Amino acid sequence: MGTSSFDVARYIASLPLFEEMSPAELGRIAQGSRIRRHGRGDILFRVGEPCEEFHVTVTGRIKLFATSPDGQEKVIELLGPGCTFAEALMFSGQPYIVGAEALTDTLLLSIGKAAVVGEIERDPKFALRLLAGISRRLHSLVYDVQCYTLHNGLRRVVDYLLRDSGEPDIQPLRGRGCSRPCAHAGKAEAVRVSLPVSKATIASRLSLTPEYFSRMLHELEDAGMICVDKRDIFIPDPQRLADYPEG
Amino acid sequence: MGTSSFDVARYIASLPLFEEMSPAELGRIAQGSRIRRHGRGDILFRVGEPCEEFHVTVTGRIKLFATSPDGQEKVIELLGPGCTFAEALMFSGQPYIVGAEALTDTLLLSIGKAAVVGEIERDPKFALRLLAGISRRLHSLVYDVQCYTLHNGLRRVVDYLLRDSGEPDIQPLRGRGCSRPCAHAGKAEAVRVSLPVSKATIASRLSLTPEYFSRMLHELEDAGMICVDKRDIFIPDPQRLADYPEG
DNA sequence: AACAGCGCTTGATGCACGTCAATCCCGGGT
DNA sequence: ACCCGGGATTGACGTGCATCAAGCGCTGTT
Repeated sequence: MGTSSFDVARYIASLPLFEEMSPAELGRIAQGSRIRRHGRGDILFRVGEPCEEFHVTVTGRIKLFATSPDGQEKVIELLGPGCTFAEALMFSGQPYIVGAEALTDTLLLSIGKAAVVGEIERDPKFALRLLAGISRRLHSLVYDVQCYTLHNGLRRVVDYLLRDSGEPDIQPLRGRGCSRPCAHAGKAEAVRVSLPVSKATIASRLSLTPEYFSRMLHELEDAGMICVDKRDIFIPDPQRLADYPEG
Repeated sequence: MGTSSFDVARYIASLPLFEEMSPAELGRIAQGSRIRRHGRGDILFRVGEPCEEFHVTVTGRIKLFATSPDGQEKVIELLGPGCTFAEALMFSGQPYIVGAEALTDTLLLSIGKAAVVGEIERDPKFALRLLAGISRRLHSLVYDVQCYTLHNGLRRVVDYLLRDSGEPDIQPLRGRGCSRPCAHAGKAEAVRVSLPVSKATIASRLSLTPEYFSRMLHELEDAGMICVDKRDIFIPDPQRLADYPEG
């Protein structure tokens, strides 16, 4: 649909997924995409709806969430600028299995299945990049399962502060082979991280209640491991935090 | 390495992933693969080892597991005959993030990365089938996360009996669009399922202790929802079980 | 037949975490 | 300045599940 106010081809050229693509290829992808604006609280899609495209968060924050039969909600993933999602859904041909909601005002780019499939047939390297991207996604989910099942609440909070802090899932991974684990651990220098969304949302992402999350932050603060000021958290010694409560 | 006792090309032709492939293509894949025999308890690979191939369980049962720093273990996935695994690892170029152990004597086929990448460049349809396969994997992981985080232990057991029962992850999915959910739910007829591995292993897969898993089975039996005889479980009314404890 | 060993069960007890409810804090609209 | 509402904190209490420790019943071994 090529939109007027936003140069899609130029934007996607900056994403790792589309790197090395020729202007002609980028143009075809842009043709098969559409861009939309959403306000905070808007539902981008619901579970059960068919999925014929995947999405890129251009600006804003988005949460993917599941809802249990009795109505309670669990955040599966938090997404920030540059993040892509639902690629996997598109390829498996199933309807959405999670819902998506804009946590802030959001600019969303959606790329149609036909354009992607067409490009795969033209360029095997593109297929490999897609495979690599989805594979990383799968890894981080495996990592999440490990955290949920064999770390307790306090450790999950510590891990979050050390790994997922700053921008959520910021897409341009700095180095392959080190997909996610421990952006800050091992560093001797102090860091300041800023929670990208409300504490209740992060608590849900970590499978904790807001109350318990609050208590864990407080415990870390009492122990002198962190300083909390609203959404800003100061970590004087990441290594010591990583070793808590042993160190 | 084409082995004498086993016709690799013929075997993989029966897997959905390689369907519609020409004999020449199958031959090239078979060239790039190797087959091994493992005894019960053998470690197939450990976390941290580099991954240059993906695997197919020809016969036997395998578990993928994570180990926490303090030594306790959690089963991530159970695999039976026909299941493929570690495709994603191979593509993301990272070392193994889980370990694998044979739960029974096992015949394992491992297909090298080079052969797969070569075939992707030749046949875009193959790339699409790979993408679809990995995507289904990702979905079932999302499903797992949902179970762990918003169902309690009893419900996870019920879900397992209704969905994952019988062969674990039996690969030839009968119909797309219905990847996993509820193989038996909705059926009026009684079913008999047989646990593919020890109860302790299944308990770990469900993130429960063997003790608690045992108690949950006992509770379901007391309620008349199931009959347990060693590893055989009889479910007179799957629908009623699905609604437990409301029905 | 006796024994060993493993998979599984059963009971008693404890803790991590959730629930419920009250308060507090802070930014925004009129 | 006022009130308002949503996010966050705090405390008292309850519970789902783990832990620890015996026991039990197989199957295989000598």
